[in-house]
Amino acid sequence: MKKKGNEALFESLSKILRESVIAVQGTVQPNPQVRNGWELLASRIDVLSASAAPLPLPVADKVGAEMDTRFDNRFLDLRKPEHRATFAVRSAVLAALREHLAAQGFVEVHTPKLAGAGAEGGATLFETTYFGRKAYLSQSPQLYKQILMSTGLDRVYEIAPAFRAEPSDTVRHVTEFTSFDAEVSWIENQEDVFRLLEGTVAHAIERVRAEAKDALALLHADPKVPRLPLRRLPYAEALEILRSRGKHVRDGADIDTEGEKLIGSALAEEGHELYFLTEYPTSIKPFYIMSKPDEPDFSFSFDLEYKGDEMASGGQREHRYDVLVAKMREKGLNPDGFEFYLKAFRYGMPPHGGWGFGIDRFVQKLLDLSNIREAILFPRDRVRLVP
RNA sequence: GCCCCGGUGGUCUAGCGGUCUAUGAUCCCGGCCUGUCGAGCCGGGUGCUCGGGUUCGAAUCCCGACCGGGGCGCCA
Repeated sequence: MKKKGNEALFESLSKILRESVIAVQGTVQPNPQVRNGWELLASRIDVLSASAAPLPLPVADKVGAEMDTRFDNRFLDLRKPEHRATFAVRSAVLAALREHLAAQGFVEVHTPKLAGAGAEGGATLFETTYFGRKAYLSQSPQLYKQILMSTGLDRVYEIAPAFRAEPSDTVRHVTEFTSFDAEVSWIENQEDVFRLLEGTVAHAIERVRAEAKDALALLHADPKVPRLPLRRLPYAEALEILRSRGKHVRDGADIDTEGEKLIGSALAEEGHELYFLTEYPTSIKPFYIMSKPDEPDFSFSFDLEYKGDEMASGGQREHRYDVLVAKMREKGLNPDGFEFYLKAFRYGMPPHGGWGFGIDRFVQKLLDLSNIREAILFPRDRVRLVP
Protein backbone atom coordinates (compact mmCIF):
# COMPACT_ATOMS: atom_id res chain seq x y z
CA MET A 1 0.00 0.00 0.00
CA LYS A 2 1.48 3.31 -1.03
CA LYS A 3 0.48 6.63 0.37
CA LYS A 4 1.00 8.49 -2.86
CA GLY A 5 -1.54 7.59 -5.44
CA ASN A 6 -4.39 6.85 -3.07
CA GLU A 7 -4.12 8.85 0.08
CA ALA A 8 -7.69 8.23 1.25
CA LEU A 9 -7.32 4.46 1.01
CA PHE A 10 -3.99 4.64 2.82
CA GLU A 11 -5.63 6.68 5.59
CA SER A 12 -8.46 4.18 6.05
CA LEU A 13 -6.00 1.32 6.09
CA SER A 14 -3.96 2.88 8.85
CA LYS A 15 -7.12 3.13 10.98
CA ILE A 16 -7.72 -0.61 10.96
CA LEU A 17 -6.85 -2.19 14.31
CA ARG A 18 -4.79 -5.33 14.61
CA GLU A 19 -6.50 -8.70 14.20
CA SER A 20 -9.47 -7.17 12.38
CA VAL A 21 -10.95 -9.32 9.64
CA ILE A 22 -10.72 -7.57 6.29
CA ALA A 23 -11.30 -8.23 2.60
CA VAL A 24 -8.82 -6.74 0.15
CA GLN A 25 -9.35 -6.30 -3.55
CA GLY A 26 -6.44 -5.49 -5.82
CA THR A 27 -3.76 -6.71 -8.14
CA VAL A 28 -1.39 -9.51 -7.29
CA GLN A 29 2.04 -9.01 -8.76
CA PRO A 30 5.43 -10.64 -8.35
CA ASN A 31 7.98 -8.90 -6.16
CA PRO A 32 11.34 -10.51 -5.35
CA GLN A 33 11.73 -8.36 -2.24
CA VAL A 34 8.73 -9.94 -0.53
CA ARG A 35 9.11 -13.17 1.43
CA ASN A 36 6.68 -15.26 -0.57
CA GLY A 37 7.56 -13.51 -3.83
CA TRP A 38 4.16 -11.86 -4.35
CA GLU A 39 2.50 -8.70 -3.21
CA LEU A 40 -1.08 -7.48 -3.38
CA LEU A 41 -1.60 -3.92 -4.54
CA ALA A 42 -4.88 -2.95 -2.88
CA SER A 43 -7.51 -0.93 -4.65
CA ARG A 44 -10.23 -1.52 -2.10
CA ILE A 45 -10.30 -2.60 1.54
CA ASP A 46 -13.41 -3.63 3.48
CA VAL A 47 -13.45 -4.27 7.19
CA LEU A 48 -15.65 -7.34 7.64
CA SER A 49 -15.20 -7.48 11.42
CA ALA A 50 -13.23 -4.90 13.34
CA SER A 51 -11.10 -5.98 16.26
CA ALA A 52 -11.28 -4.24 19.62
CA ALA A 53 -8.14 -2.91 21.29
CA PRO A 54 -6.10 -3.54 23.25
CA LEU A 55 -5.91 -7.26 22.63
CA PRO A 56 -6.03 -9.40 25.78
CA LEU A 57 -3.20 -11.40 24.29
CA PRO A 58 -0.52 -10.33 21.85
CA VAL A 59 -0.68 -12.15 18.52
CA ALA A 60 1.83 -10.52 16.18
CA ASP A 61 3.68 -8.50 18.81
CA LYS A 62 7.14 -8.95 20.17
CA VAL A 63 5.94 -9.70 23.68
CA GLY A 64 5.01 -13.10 24.98
CA ALA A 65 2.17 -14.27 27.17
CA GLU A 66 1.86 -16.55 30.17
CA MET A 67 0.09 -19.86 29.79
CA ASP A 68 -2.84 -18.76 31.89
CA THR A 69 -3.38 -15.67 29.73
CA ARG A 70 -3.08 -17.82 26.66
CA PHE A 71 -5.69 -20.34 27.73
CA ASP A 72 -8.04 -17.59 28.88
CA ASN A 73 -7.84 -16.25 25.32
CA ARG A 74 -7.25 -19.45 23.40
CA PHE A 75 -9.00 -18.19 20.25
CA LEU A 76 -6.34 -15.49 19.91
CA ASP A 77 -3.53 -17.75 21.05
CA LEU A 78 -4.38 -20.15 18.24
CA ARG A 79 -3.96 -17.39 15.69
CA LYS A 80 -0.25 -17.98 16.15
CA PRO A 81 0.71 -20.50 13.46
CA GLU A 82 3.07 -22.38 15.76
CA HIS A 83 0.25 -23.02 18.21
CA ARG A 84 -2.15 -24.16 15.52
CA ALA A 85 0.54 -26.44 14.16
CA THR A 86 0.22 -28.65 17.24
CA PHE A 87 -3.31 -29.52 16.18
CA ALA A 88 -2.34 -30.31 12.64
CA VAL A 89 0.08 -32.83 14.12
CA ARG A 90 -2.53 -34.16 16.51
CA SER A 91 -4.96 -34.62 13.65
CA ALA A 92 -2.34 -36.49 11.63
CA VAL A 93 -1.70 -38.76 14.62
CA LEU A 94 -5.39 -39.61 14.93
CA ALA A 95 -5.76 -40.23 11.20
CA ALA A 96 -2.74 -42.52 11.31
CA LEU A 97 -4.08 -44.56 14.22
CA ARG A 98 -7.41 -45.09 12.50
CA GLU A 99 -5.84 -45.91 9.17
CA HIS A 100 -3.42 -48.41 10.69
CA LEU A 101 -5.93 -50.20 12.86
CA ALA A 102 -8.53 -50.39 10.11
CA ALA A 103 -5.90 -52.14 8.00
CA GLN A 104 -5.43 -54.64 10.85
CA GLY A 105 -9.11 -55.51 10.92
CA PHE A 106 -10.11 -53.33 13.87
CA VAL A 107 -13.56 -51.85 14.41
CA GLU A 108 -13.86 -48.41 15.96
CA VAL A 109 -16.37 -48.38 18.80
CA HIS A 110 -17.86 -45.97 21.31
CA THR A 111 -18.74 -46.92 24.85
CA PRO A 112 -20.77 -44.88 27.34
CA LYS A 113 -19.19 -41.95 29.12
CA LEU A 114 -22.00 -41.81 31.65
CA ALA A 115 -21.84 -44.74 34.00
CA GLY A 116 -23.83 -45.98 36.94
CA ALA A 117 -20.85 -47.40 38.78
CA GLY A 118 -17.16 -46.76 39.07
CA ALA A 119 -15.24 -48.77 36.53
CA GLU A 120 -12.30 -50.06 38.48
CA GLY A 121 -12.87 -48.85 41.98
CA GLY A 122 -10.38 -46.68 43.77
CA ALA A 123 -9.94 -44.27 40.89
CA THR A 124 -11.50 -40.90 41.55
CA LEU A 125 -14.65 -40.30 39.57
CA PHE A 126 -16.58 -37.17 38.75
CA GLU A 127 -20.05 -37.55 40.17
CA THR A 128 -23.11 -36.16 38.53
CA THR A 129 -26.87 -36.70 38.72
CA TYR A 130 -28.89 -38.74 36.29
CA PHE A 131 -32.62 -38.14 36.65
CA GLY A 132 -32.28 -38.18 40.39
CA ARG A 133 -29.77 -41.01 40.54
CA LYS A 134 -26.04 -40.85 41.06
CA ALA A 135 -23.95 -41.25 37.94
CA TYR A 136 -20.30 -40.91 37.08
CA LEU A 137 -18.23 -39.71 34.16
CA SER A 138 -16.29 -42.60 32.71
CA GLN A 139 -12.63 -42.72 33.62
CA SER A 140 -11.88 -45.57 31.23
CA PRO A 141 -13.69 -47.76 28.69
CA GLN A 142 -11.87 -50.76 30.18
CA LEU A 143 -14.82 -52.85 31.30
CA TYR A 144 -16.89 -52.16 28.19
CA LYS A 145 -14.18 -52.98 25.70
CA GLN A 146 -13.59 -56.25 27.57
CA ILE A 147 -17.29 -57.06 27.39
CA LEU A 148 -17.01 -56.56 23.63
CA MET A 149 -14.39 -59.33 23.51
CA SER A 150 -17.16 -61.81 24.16
CA THR A 151 -19.26 -60.61 21.23
CA GLY A 152 -17.26 -61.56 18.19
CA LEU A 153 -16.08 -58.00 17.65
CA ASP A 154 -12.62 -59.40 18.12
CA ARG A 155 -10.58 -56.29 17.55
CA VAL A 156 -11.88 -52.96 18.77
CA TYR A 157 -10.51 -49.56 19.52
CA GLU A 158 -11.96 -46.37 20.86
CA ILE A 159 -10.71 -42.79 20.81
CA ALA A 160 -12.73 -40.82 23.31
CA PRO A 161 -12.59 -38.58 26.36
CA ALA A 162 -11.85 -39.99 29.78
CA PHE A 163 -12.34 -38.16 33.05
CA ARG A 164 -10.28 -38.34 36.23
CA ALA A 165 -11.20 -36.38 39.31
CA GLU A 166 -7.70 -36.70 40.70
CA PRO A 167 -6.30 -33.39 41.88
CA SER A 168 -3.07 -33.84 39.98
CA ASP A 169 -1.17 -30.64 39.38
CA THR A 170 1.52 -31.55 36.89
CA VAL A 171 2.58 -30.83 33.32
CA ARG A 172 1.35 -34.28 32.26
CA HIS A 173 -2.10 -34.48 33.90
CA VAL A 174 -5.45 -32.98 33.07
CA THR A 175 -8.90 -33.97 34.30
CA GLU A 176 -10.31 -34.62 30.83
CA PHE A 177 -8.07 -36.34 28.34
CA THR A 178 -8.38 -38.26 25.11
CA SER A 179 -7.85 -41.95 25.60
CA PHE A 180 -6.98 -44.31 22.78
CA ASP A 181 -8.00 -47.76 23.93
CA ALA A 182 -7.76 -51.03 22.08
CA GLU A 183 -8.67 -54.60 22.95
CA VAL A 184 -7.89 -57.76 20.98
CA SER A 185 -9.22 -61.29 21.27
CA TRP A 186 -7.57 -64.60 20.60
CA ILE A 187 -4.13 -63.46 21.61
CA GLU A 188 -1.45 -66.08 22.18
CA ASN A 189 0.30 -63.96 24.80
CA GLN A 190 1.36 -60.37 25.51
CA GLU A 191 3.69 -60.34 22.52
CA ASP A 192 0.66 -60.06 20.25
CA VAL A 193 -0.34 -56.88 22.04
CA PHE A 194 3.18 -55.46 21.96
CA ARG A 195 3.41 -55.95 18.24
CA LEU A 196 0.10 -54.26 17.55
CA LEU A 197 0.82 -51.28 19.76
CA GLU A 198 4.38 -50.69 18.63
CA GLY A 199 3.36 -50.99 15.00
CA THR A 200 0.58 -48.48 15.50
CA VAL A 201 2.78 -45.95 17.27
CA ALA A 202 5.60 -46.27 14.74
CA HIS A 203 3.11 -45.78 11.92
CA ALA A 204 1.75 -42.65 13.60
CA ILE A 205 5.22 -41.11 13.88
CA GLU A 206 6.04 -42.00 10.28
CA ARG A 207 2.85 -40.48 9.03
CA VAL A 208 3.28 -37.29 11.02
CA ARG A 209 6.77 -36.92 9.58
CA ALA A 210 5.43 -37.42 6.08
CA GLU A 211 2.26 -35.35 6.26
CA ALA A 212 2.85 -32.64 8.83
CA LYS A 213 6.25 -31.42 7.70
CA ASP A 214 5.32 -27.74 7.82
CA ALA A 215 3.82 -28.07 11.28
CA LEU A 216 6.89 -29.90 12.56
CA ALA A 217 9.16 -27.20 11.15
CA LEU A 218 7.13 -24.46 12.84
CA LEU A 219 7.39 -26.36 16.11
CA HIS A 220 11.10 -27.14 15.64
CA ALA A 221 10.25 -30.78 16.22
CA ASP A 222 11.91 -33.75 14.60
CA PRO A 223 10.40 -36.93 16.06
CA LYS A 224 12.36 -40.11 15.46
CA VAL A 225 10.71 -43.19 13.99
CA PRO A 226 11.57 -46.07 16.34
CA ARG A 227 13.18 -49.26 15.14
CA LEU A 228 10.97 -52.28 15.81
CA PRO A 229 10.64 -54.35 17.85
CA LEU A 230 10.87 -51.96 20.77
CA ARG A 231 12.94 -52.91 23.75
CA ARG A 232 10.97 -54.95 26.30
CA LEU A 233 12.35 -54.21 29.74
CA PRO A 234 11.02 -56.49 32.47
CA TYR A 235 10.31 -54.92 35.85
CA ALA A 236 13.05 -56.98 37.53
CA GLU A 237 15.65 -55.67 35.08
CA ALA A 238 14.38 -52.14 35.51
CA LEU A 239 15.04 -52.40 39.25
CA GLU A 240 18.59 -53.52 38.49
CA ILE A 241 19.16 -50.50 36.27
CA LEU A 242 17.92 -48.32 39.09
CA ARG A 243 20.20 -50.02 41.61
CA SER A 244 23.17 -49.50 39.32
CA ARG A 245 22.28 -45.80 39.32
CA GLY A 246 22.06 -45.59 43.08
CA LYS A 247 18.30 -45.79 43.44
CA HIS A 248 16.81 -48.62 45.46
CA VAL A 249 13.25 -49.68 44.85
CA ARG A 250 11.87 -52.49 46.98
CA ASP A 251 11.03 -55.55 44.90
CA GLY A 252 7.30 -55.49 44.36
CA ALA A 253 6.93 -51.73 44.86
CA ASP A 254 5.88 -49.32 42.16
CA ILE A 255 8.57 -47.32 40.38
CA ASP A 256 8.18 -43.66 41.32
CA THR A 257 8.54 -40.69 38.99
CA GLU A 258 12.22 -40.23 39.78
CA GLY A 259 12.84 -43.89 38.99
CA GLU A 260 10.80 -43.70 35.81
CA LYS A 261 12.92 -40.77 34.63
CA LEU A 262 16.16 -42.54 35.55
CA ILE A 263 15.15 -45.55 33.50
CA GLY A 264 14.15 -43.20 30.71
CA SER A 265 17.60 -41.65 30.57
CA ALA A 266 19.31 -45.04 30.89
CA LEU A 267 17.43 -46.38 27.88
CA ALA A 268 17.91 -43.13 25.99
CA GLU A 269 21.65 -43.76 26.30
CA GLU A 270 21.05 -47.11 24.59
CA GLY A 271 19.13 -45.30 21.86
CA HIS A 272 15.59 -46.18 23.00
CA GLU A 273 13.12 -43.30 23.23
CA LEU A 274 10.21 -45.73 23.23
CA TYR A 275 10.18 -48.96 25.20
CA PHE A 276 7.95 -51.37 27.06
CA LEU A 277 8.28 -51.82 30.80
CA THR A 278 6.86 -55.29 31.36
CA GLU A 279 5.82 -57.81 34.00
CA TYR A 280 4.88 -55.48 36.81
CA PRO A 281 4.06 -56.89 40.23
CA THR A 282 0.50 -58.18 40.42
CA SER A 283 -0.08 -56.18 43.61
CA ILE A 284 0.18 -52.80 41.89
CA LYS A 285 -1.93 -53.68 38.86
CA PRO A 286 -5.74 -53.79 38.52
CA PHE A 287 -7.78 -56.92 39.08
CA TYR A 288 -8.38 -57.62 35.38
CA ILE A 289 -4.68 -58.14 34.61
CA MET A 290 -3.55 -61.76 34.32
CA SER A 291 -0.87 -62.99 36.71
CA LYS A 292 2.02 -65.07 35.44
CA PRO A 293 1.18 -68.74 36.07
CA ASP A 294 4.72 -69.62 37.17
CA GLU A 295 5.28 -66.51 39.33
CA PRO A 296 1.86 -65.21 40.39
CA ASP A 297 3.41 -62.18 42.14
CA PHE A 298 4.15 -60.80 38.70
CA SER A 299 1.77 -60.12 35.85
CA PHE A 300 1.33 -59.99 32.11
CA SER A 301 1.18 -56.23 32.16
CA PHE A 302 3.14 -53.40 30.64
CA ASP A 303 3.59 -49.69 30.32
CA LEU A 304 4.71 -48.07 27.10
CA GLU A 305 7.23 -45.36 27.95
CA TYR A 306 8.22 -42.51 25.66
CA LYS A 307 11.07 -40.19 26.62
CA GLY A 308 10.72 -41.20 30.26
CA ASP A 309 6.97 -40.66 30.47
CA GLU A 310 4.14 -43.17 30.53
CA MET A 311 2.15 -43.22 27.29
CA ALA A 312 0.14 -46.37 27.68
CA SER A 313 -0.52 -49.20 30.03
CA GLY A 314 -1.98 -52.53 29.17
CA GLY A 315 -1.52 -56.24 29.26
CA GLN A 316 -3.15 -59.61 28.93
CA ARG A 317 -6.48 -59.74 30.71
CA GLU A 318 -7.75 -62.45 33.00
CA HIS A 319 -10.49 -64.15 30.96
CA ARG A 320 -11.24 -67.05 33.32
CA TYR A 321 -14.36 -66.23 35.28
CA ASP A 322 -13.44 -67.91 38.58
CA VAL A 323 -9.95 -66.46 38.64
CA LEU A 324 -11.29 -63.02 37.77
CA VAL A 325 -13.82 -63.08 40.61
CA ALA A 326 -11.13 -64.23 43.03
CA LYS A 327 -8.84 -61.40 41.94
CA MET A 328 -11.58 -58.85 42.49
CA ARG A 329 -12.06 -60.08 46.02
CA GLU A 330 -8.30 -59.94 46.64
CA LYS A 331 -8.35 -56.30 45.60
CA GLY A 332 -11.17 -55.61 48.00
CA LEU A 333 -13.86 -55.18 45.34
CA ASN A 334 -17.33 -56.64 45.64
CA PRO A 335 -18.16 -58.69 42.52
CA ASP A 336 -21.85 -57.95 43.03
CA GLY A 337 -21.26 -54.41 41.83
CA PHE A 338 -19.73 -55.69 38.61
CA GLU A 339 -22.39 -58.14 37.52
CA PHE A 340 -22.92 -56.34 34.18
CA TYR A 341 -19.25 -56.97 33.46
CA LEU A 342 -18.76 -60.42 34.96
CA LYS A 343 -21.78 -61.77 33.11
CA ALA A 344 -19.84 -61.45 29.86
CA PHE A 345 -17.21 -63.84 31.24
CA ARG A 346 -19.69 -66.54 32.19
CA TYR A 347 -20.75 -67.57 28.70
CA GLY A 348 -17.46 -67.95 26.89
CA MET A 349 -14.75 -65.30 26.80
CA PRO A 350 -11.72 -65.65 24.55
CA PRO A 351 -8.24 -64.81 25.82
CA HIS A 352 -7.61 -61.14 25.18
CA GLY A 353 -5.47 -58.14 25.90
CA GLY A 354 -5.17 -54.49 25.10
CA TRP A 355 -4.08 -51.06 26.17
CA GLY A 356 -5.06 -47.55 27.10
CA PHE A 357 -2.95 -44.86 25.49
CA GLY A 358 -2.94 -41.11 26.19
CA ILE A 359 -3.26 -39.11 22.97
CA ASP A 360 -2.56 -35.76 24.59
CA ARG A 361 0.54 -37.00 26.31
CA PHE A 362 1.76 -38.62 23.14
CA VAL A 363 1.42 -35.38 21.18
CA GLN A 364 3.16 -33.58 24.04
CA LYS A 365 6.18 -35.89 23.98
CA LEU A 366 6.23 -36.20 20.20
CA LEU A 367 6.66 -32.43 19.92
CA ASP A 368 8.61 -32.00 23.17
CA LEU A 369 5.94 -29.64 24.50
CA SER A 370 6.66 -28.60 28.07
CA ASN A 371 3.04 -28.97 29.19
CA ILE A 372 0.29 -31.42 28.17
CA ARG A 373 -2.14 -28.48 28.03
CA GLU A 374 -0.35 -27.27 24.89
CA ALA A 375 -1.61 -30.39 23.12
CA ILE A 376 -5.25 -29.73 24.05
CA LEU A 377 -7.40 -26.99 22.53
CA PHE A 378 -9.34 -26.22 25.69
CA PRO A 379 -7.67 -28.04 28.55
CA ARG A 380 -9.46 -28.98 31.75
CA ASP A 381 -7.55 -29.17 34.98
CA ARG A 382 -8.19 -28.75 38.69
CA VAL A 383 -8.96 -25.08 38.32
CA ARG A 384 -9.75 -24.53 34.67
CA LEU A 385 -13.31 -25.14 33.50
CA VAL A 386 -13.58 -22.17 31.13
CA PRO A 387 -13.28 -21.65 28.19
C1' G B 1 -3.25 -32.41 49.20
C1' C B 2 2.14 -31.38 50.38
C1' C B 3 6.93 -28.69 49.11
C1' C B 4 9.50 -24.63 46.46
C1' C B 5 8.98 -20.05 43.59
C1' G B 6 6.08 -15.93 42.07
C1' G B 7 1.81 -12.01 41.41
C1' U B 8 4.05 -4.33 38.77
C1' G B 9 -0.28 -0.44 32.74
C1' G B 10 -4.52 -4.76 28.11
C1' U B 11 0.10 -7.93 27.46
C1' C B 12 5.36 -9.19 28.73
C1' U B 13 9.00 -7.17 32.03
C1' A B 14 12.92 -3.89 35.42
C1' G B 15 12.80 -2.31 40.42
C1' C B 16 13.05 -5.59 46.10
C1' G B 17 12.51 0.01 52.50
C1' G B 18 13.00 6.94 51.12
C1' U B 19 16.57 8.79 45.09
C1' C B 20 9.42 5.51 42.31
C1' U B 21 4.74 11.89 40.57
C1' A B 22 7.79 3.31 39.03
C1' U B 23 11.91 0.88 34.07
C1' G B 24 11.78 -0.92 29.17
C1' A B 25 8.94 -3.25 25.42
C1' U B 26 4.36 -4.13 23.16
C1' C B 27 -0.46 -1.93 22.47
C1' C B 28 -3.59 2.54 21.59
C1' C B 29 -3.63 7.92 20.04
C1' G B 30 -1.00 11.97 17.32
C1' G B 31 3.06 13.16 14.06
C1' C B 32 7.26 11.81 10.82
C1' C B 33 9.52 8.41 7.68
C1' U B 34 9.42 4.10 4.66
C1' G B 35 9.97 -0.81 -0.92
C1' U B 36 9.71 -5.45 2.98
C1' C B 37 9.73 -5.37 7.63
C1' G B 38 6.55 -9.75 14.18
C1' A B 39 9.96 -2.01 9.50
C1' G B 40 11.98 2.48 11.89
C1' C B 41 11.95 7.46 14.55
C1' C B 42 9.56 11.40 17.89
C1' G B 43 5.67 12.75 21.44
C1' G B 44 1.47 11.31 24.49
C1' G B 45 -1.87 7.56 27.21
C1' U B 46 -2.71 3.26 30.52
C1' G B 47 -0.09 -0.14 36.24
C1' C B 48 2.38 -1.92 41.91
C1' U B 49 -3.71 -8.78 43.26
C1' C B 50 -6.70 -8.03 47.84
C1' G B 51 -6.94 -7.46 53.36
C1' G B 52 -4.28 -6.71 57.83
C1' G B 53 0.44 -5.39 60.23
C1' U B 54 5.75 -3.29 61.01
C1' U B 55 7.91 1.66 59.96
C1' C B 56 8.60 8.68 60.31
C1' G B 57 8.20 6.34 55.30
C1' A B 58 6.07 0.06 51.85
C1' A B 59 5.73 -1.87 44.87
C1' U B 60 9.82 -3.21 48.17
C1' C B 61 9.63 -6.20 55.01
C1' C B 62 5.92 -9.62 57.96
C1' C B 63 1.02 -12.42 58.25
C1' G B 64 -3.40 -14.13 55.77
C1' A B 65 -6.58 -14.82 51.46
C1' C B 66 -6.97 -15.43 46.33
C1' C B 67 -4.52 -16.51 41.78
C1' G B 68 -0.38 -18.45 38.83
C1' G B 69 4.37 -21.52 37.65
C1' G B 70 7.33 -25.89 38.82
C1' G B 71 8.15 -30.44 41.70
C1' C B 72 5.93 -34.76 44.43
C1' G B 73 1.94 -38.25 45.07
C1' C B 74 -1.40 -40.62 41.15
C1' C B 75 -1.88 -42.00 36.48
C1' A B 76 -3.14 -41.77 30.11
